[in-house]
Amino acid sequence: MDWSIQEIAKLAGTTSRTLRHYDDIGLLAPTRVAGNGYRHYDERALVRLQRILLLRELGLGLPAIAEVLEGDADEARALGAHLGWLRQEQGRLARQIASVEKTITALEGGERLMADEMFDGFDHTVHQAEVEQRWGAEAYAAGDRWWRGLGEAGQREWKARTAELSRDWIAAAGSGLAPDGAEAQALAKRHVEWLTGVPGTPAAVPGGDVAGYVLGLGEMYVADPRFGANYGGQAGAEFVRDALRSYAEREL
Amino acid sequence: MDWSIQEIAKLAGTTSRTLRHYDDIGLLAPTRVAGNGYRHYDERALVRLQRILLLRELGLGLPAIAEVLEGDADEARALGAHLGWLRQEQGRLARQIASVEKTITALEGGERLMADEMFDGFDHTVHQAEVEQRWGAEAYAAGDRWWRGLGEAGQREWKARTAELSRDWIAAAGSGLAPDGAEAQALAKRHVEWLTGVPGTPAAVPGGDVAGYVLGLGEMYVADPRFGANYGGQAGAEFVRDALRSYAEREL
DNA sequence: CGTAGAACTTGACGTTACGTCAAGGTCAAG
DNA sequence: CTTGACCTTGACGTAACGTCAAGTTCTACG
Repeated sequence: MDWSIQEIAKLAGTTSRTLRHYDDIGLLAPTRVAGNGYRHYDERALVRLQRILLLRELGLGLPAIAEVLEGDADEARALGAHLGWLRQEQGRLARQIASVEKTITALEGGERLMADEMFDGFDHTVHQAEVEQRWGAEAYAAGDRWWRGLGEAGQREWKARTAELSRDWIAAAGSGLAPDGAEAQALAKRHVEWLTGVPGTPAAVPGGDVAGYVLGLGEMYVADPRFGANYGGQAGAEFVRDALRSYAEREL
Repeated sequence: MDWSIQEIAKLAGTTSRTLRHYDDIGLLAPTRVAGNGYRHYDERALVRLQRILLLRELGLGLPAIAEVLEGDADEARALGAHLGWLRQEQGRLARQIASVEKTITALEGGERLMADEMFDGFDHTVHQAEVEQRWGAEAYAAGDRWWRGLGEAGQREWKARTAELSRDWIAAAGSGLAPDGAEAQALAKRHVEWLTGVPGTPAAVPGGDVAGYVLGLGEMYVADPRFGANYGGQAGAEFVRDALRSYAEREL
């Protein structure tokens, strides 16, 4: 009913500094300020805070969030406008990626590719520097150790499992099944279980945001051509995405 | 041989403030500082500045650019690492987009869609707020005026032309043609010419960066499922992208 | 009751790459 | 000498807090 700043921060999964900031900018004032200056919050404040954090996770700016919460702006309209900016950003990134790829290709004919074993089920047509940047150098090293630790037989098994999953996805996508049908959903389940074996993914971390991760993973398979290539081209990636989305919404 | 700060700024297409900033952080010192404090640059400085701006357009940070220019870092490695971060960002965006779409769908069953005519060849399964955010409200209005100005017959013609282009792309992608073959390249040429008719694109603006835009446009067709849908699904989008890339590199 | 440690407070700087005034010197032309 | 055009340094603002720093208050313990 009456929480201190740290208590409500933990309840909502944020920090006390953030709460002070929201107080400063007038986004969320404490319910009550005691004589000693300590901030206190009640459950109404908690609800408001949770809405703020939800919208923030969607990428909205604090001023936009304030407008929505004050009723000055329609939530759906604000999100729709935000969606436009998100897609615009994605386009800008796609443009930069194309240019950077072109530049790298021009600089060197594609040397220094990743170590020839794949590290987590992708292909090896990628630069090691890129991998290290993407997952961090220690993550790469950890994944490398994990991979080596599997041993010869384990690596064969892992590759087989990965390839099998990939084959089954391609087959399912090609046979006109519904992404939310039983067979595709079984595949999605297998996919998520497979992810649990990949170090560094939220699915491998207890308490990780599996649903959100899986939800976005499908979008990434569609967005990044190299991922989609493992699922029978972009057409297959679309199928995988739809199946994963359906699965995530139902089961996770 | 010896330019003032404004002169070199115009030559390189940037501002004097930027040059002062690069001087401040030690990225690009003027060749000579006159007794009155005025900065002067020679052609070696111009070359360095142009390399800086090139790398900056690829999205590298100024510290990373400095390392590359000082020879402390391999350019290809730096770009490869940067590519990893770019893809990571794209994934994050894809995740957010998925979440925002889900939230909007949950909020309202998909009402307030865009006006039923399409404004630039896409479909109308998109919110108006999104369009306005993406291209700006005036751009939307301008496009709207342009569209209305076409008149009944003009709109029919435009739609036919758009649909024809789309059909031809789908047919070409489906018939196993090579993206860099003559037929696909002819399509790419038509595509770029078609873009010239769309207000707001660099292709419609004299002096716009057509090559870069077209290069990235293909990536966007692949990245954004709704674009790809106009080209026979993501598989078709891949083909369009490859054809456009080939065309842009050869002709633009 | 004194005190250590935990929790709280209000500043204030750092982060990215400059844009944008502000206040004031310098230079060429008339 | 005056009027602009061009130059200088200095400093604030940007998004959303993280991270000290210095000082105050609460709680538990001997």
